[in-house]
Amino acid sequence: MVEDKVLDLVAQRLSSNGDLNSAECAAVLELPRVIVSYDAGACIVQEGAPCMQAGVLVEGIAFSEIGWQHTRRQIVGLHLPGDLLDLRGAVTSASGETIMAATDCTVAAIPADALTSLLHGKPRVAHALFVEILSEASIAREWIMNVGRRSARQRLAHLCCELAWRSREVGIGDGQSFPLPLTPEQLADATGLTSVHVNQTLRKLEADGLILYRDAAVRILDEGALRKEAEFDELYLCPGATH
Amino acid sequence: MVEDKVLDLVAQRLSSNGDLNSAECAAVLELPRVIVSYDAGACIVQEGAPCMQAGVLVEGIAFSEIGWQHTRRQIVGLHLPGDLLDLRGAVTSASGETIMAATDCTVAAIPADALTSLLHGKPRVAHALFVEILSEASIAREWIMNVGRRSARQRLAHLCCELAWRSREVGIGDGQSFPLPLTPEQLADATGLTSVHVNQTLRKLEADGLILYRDAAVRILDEGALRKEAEFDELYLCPGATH
DNA sequence: CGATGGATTGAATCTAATCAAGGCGTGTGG
DNA sequence: CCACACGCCTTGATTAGATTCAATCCATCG
Repeated sequence: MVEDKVLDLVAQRLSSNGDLNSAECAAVLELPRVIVSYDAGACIVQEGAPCMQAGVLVEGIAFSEIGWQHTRRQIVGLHLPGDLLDLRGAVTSASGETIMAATDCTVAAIPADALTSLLHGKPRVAHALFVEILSEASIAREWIMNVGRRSARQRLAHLCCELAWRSREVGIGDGQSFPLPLTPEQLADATGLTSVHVNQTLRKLEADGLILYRDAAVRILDEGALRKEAEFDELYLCPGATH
Repeated sequence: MVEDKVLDLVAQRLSSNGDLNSAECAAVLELPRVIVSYDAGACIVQEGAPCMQAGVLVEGIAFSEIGWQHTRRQIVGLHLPGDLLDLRGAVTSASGETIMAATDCTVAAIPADALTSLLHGKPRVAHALFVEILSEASIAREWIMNVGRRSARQRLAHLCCELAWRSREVGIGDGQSFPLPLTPEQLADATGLTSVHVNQTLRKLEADGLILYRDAAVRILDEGALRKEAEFDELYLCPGATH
């Protein structure tokens, strides 16, 4: 990844959130940052740890989890390239979630004060960032719905639909396939199930010809049927859209 | 409620989020607004509807829900006095959740453009608002954990702990009691259970001497035991705190 | 006073968790 | 280079918790 390009995806995202002009885009692209690489399985942010920076996921896939004394954990979000990591850490000086690298990741770390002065100097960038956070919150609400009111089969189907959509948005995969580099246990922690049941359910989704799950990637075979099963409606992923 | 006092709680909240000076507080207090009353059961905000304003809950208790074609719904958040309602609606012109009044409510509606110009003119207020949204997001993540990884008993215990804490924060109830004006069915929709099971579980919590649930209010009898059962840790409710 | 709808309680069913065993891949050491 | 051990994925069988079904109670309202 060329050094100059690392913030392209965020700038693009914020720009589509808030319709930024070129000066505002430039301000985002010129944010000071430090590029950091993480191996798959590494911890990018530790829950509760003091923190003076925000991160931008440049390459790779990561996830956020919260836990209860290492005995139980819940994955509360997945991050694709272009996503902001741990804004809470930058804004409140302490992160509220642990962020782990699911694959090898490269992250652009942005000092909190640089972010703060950008927000103070460029209110429309702040507005775009608002939209970004609200978008994440919207996804979180849909996840509550997912684990609270859907069957195992629907939960996994919905997760597939969401990731297919988001992957397309950032240009990952070929449209019908997307990477899903999570172990069965991590999928279980994301959907509120057990790894055993995740396995059995994915097998059934395969047997029914809806998806193909191989080599840490999913190929969607019958998107219409999958969306219908999952009760998937992408509106929650498009906060900027005026419907 | 005296007209001048309606925004006191928000100003106080934002001030504690971002340490605002008196000019910034005043700017919040002087926001233009229209006071609107809603009967219990009324719809304050409709999911997907166009929307050009934010709301501040002044009195009463409300909740947010998302649904799937009226066949299934999930309550994704509870709102107490001082909470902001539907910021997403104000920022993106379309709300992503339905907000219903659980009791009679009075809401201060604030025009989106007034909010926007406040944010542009007073960056530290914008910062405080960031913290507020991130706090809501933190609660949402904890709710994912609740419905995804805890037993029925724990879910209800955790909800009680959260509401007891938040009620104290805004000066509702007497410290050990707080209003819980939700029907069994609504409690079920908030915890990802059925009304039948909610009833049976609440009875057991009562039989075990942890809580007393009468007349749309909960009295906590053994807070230590309840917190332990619920795995409750209030840190997620205190985003501003530096731990 | 009877009718209606939600709350409550108990019993049966089912989904998902837990328990248990086997397979596969990886990495290590002989 | 092969053998073995280890851990995790995978699959099947049993158990437990939550749902669904069904009946009754209670409050509200006409």
